[in-house]
Amino acid sequence: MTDDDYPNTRRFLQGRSREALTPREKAVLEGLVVRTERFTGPHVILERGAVLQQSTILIEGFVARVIHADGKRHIVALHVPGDFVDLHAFALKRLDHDVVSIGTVQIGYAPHERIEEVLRTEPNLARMLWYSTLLDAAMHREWIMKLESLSADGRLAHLVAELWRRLDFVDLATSAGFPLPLTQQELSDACGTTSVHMNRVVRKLREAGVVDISRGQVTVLDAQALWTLGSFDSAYLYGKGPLKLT
Amino acid sequence: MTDDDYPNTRRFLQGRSREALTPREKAVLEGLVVRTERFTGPHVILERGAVLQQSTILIEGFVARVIHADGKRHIVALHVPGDFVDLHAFALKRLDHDVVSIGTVQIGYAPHERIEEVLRTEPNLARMLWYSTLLDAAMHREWIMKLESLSADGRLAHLVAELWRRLDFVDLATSAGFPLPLTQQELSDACGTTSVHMNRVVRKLREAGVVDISRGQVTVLDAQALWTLGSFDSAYLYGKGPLKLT
DNA sequence: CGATACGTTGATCCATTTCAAGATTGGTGG
DNA sequence: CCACCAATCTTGAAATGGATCAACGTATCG
Repeated sequence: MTDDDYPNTRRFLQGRSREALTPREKAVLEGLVVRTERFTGPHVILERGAVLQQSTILIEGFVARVIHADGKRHIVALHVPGDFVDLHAFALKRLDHDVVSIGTVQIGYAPHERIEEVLRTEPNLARMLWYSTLLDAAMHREWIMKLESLSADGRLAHLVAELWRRLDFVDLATSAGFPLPLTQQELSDACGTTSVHMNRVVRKLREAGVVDISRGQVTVLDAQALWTLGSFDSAYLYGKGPLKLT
Repeated sequence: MTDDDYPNTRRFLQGRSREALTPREKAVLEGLVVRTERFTGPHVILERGAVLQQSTILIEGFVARVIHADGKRHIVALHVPGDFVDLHAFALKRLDHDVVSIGTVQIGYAPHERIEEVLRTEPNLARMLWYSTLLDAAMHREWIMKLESLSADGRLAHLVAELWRRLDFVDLATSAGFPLPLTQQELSDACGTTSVHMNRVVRKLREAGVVDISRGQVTVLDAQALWTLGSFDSAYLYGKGPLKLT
């Protein structure tokens, strides 16, 4: 039984608590996904206020959670493969934000009736689903901290450091860096700056030899400097073990 | 059977989904709390990294969740009576932030073994516990939005508007305002500004006739102006019905 | 090959920080 | 009851990070 047997959910909590799942539980989890879909380019997958009958797991690519205020887009969370994007919609029913694809994505749909079933019959798995929403909240808190305390350089460094580590969990990063199809506009939406200023910050970090972000690719030039600049301590990601980074 | 029969938990999800609980479930919930405790003044109730055997519900007063970075305090969440402060510690085990009392507080402790029991035997209540952590996450997202998009005036207005509504849910606010024992330093820690600037912003909002914050009391002078300034739309609080505000 | 999105640059303006000092308040012990 | 202390609040002046406005360069793609 290898990971390939769980094509849609094999990255769920990978590097976190996935090891605590039995093969049977992994199979049940995989069985949650009844249908997958692909999107390319910026595409609103789910709209704020929508009442959902299913939740969405990200299989490939990146999606953002977006809140609109006074005509501006604000990215309040980013998701990497393996993340349940809107599991909270199961309990909250209404979405309080949009879900937007970034680049090419593949997502899977898990009908709420099946989740319901799992909650009833699979206490261990149910715990994991809850756990994954709590990890989201922990990341939210870290974003709040970073927005309250860091300048634009630090915010970008923190964002890159976080994504690097999260992608490392799911084997999508190397010690060199990782692919990231975010525009500078989107980076600025996630850091609370203007895109003009973000452009200067991106250049500054490149010229300072910290990190190079260009052509959809992040190249980490100096990991230590990146972490320092972003006040990054990965404890809040609740990962097991050190960076893998091949 | 009145609310007085649940002295420690009667405000849990009050104004949100509490009505969906049966009297029996309310009694089970109340039974989670084995011990209560009081603290006065700024006091660190729980420390980051602590491994907890119990979770904490706030019965009276205010507590803040605090993350320290480069020597500064950052408030990443505020809690009002009825909130489970660290239910996430049940699943995450380690706390990723401190929990600090503000003014005089009373808290109740719910041992994890009892929560475990509830998860096993009370599916409806279990759903509510999860739900309450999802509400926390929704508030986190709104804070991220406010920090990304609003200037200091707006951030303070948003904070006040949110607390006003949350305290209204639990019958601790009136149309005039509510008690709030936060210092300007703490207000600034929650809005990501310096205390010096917060002082000027507090005065500005008072002189503009929007809201008066002084001597531990918030007096709302112009609710509409407050909501506009803070881009406040309470949908993310998932409340039932309109403001009660007597 | 023109359209359209994305990235880059410069100049100006303003919100906020920083540093520094003083005023007010509440609480405590003599 | 007063004197004193520490925390909190207040104010001013100078420095700055980032926003804003406006233009131009450069990919990319039907």
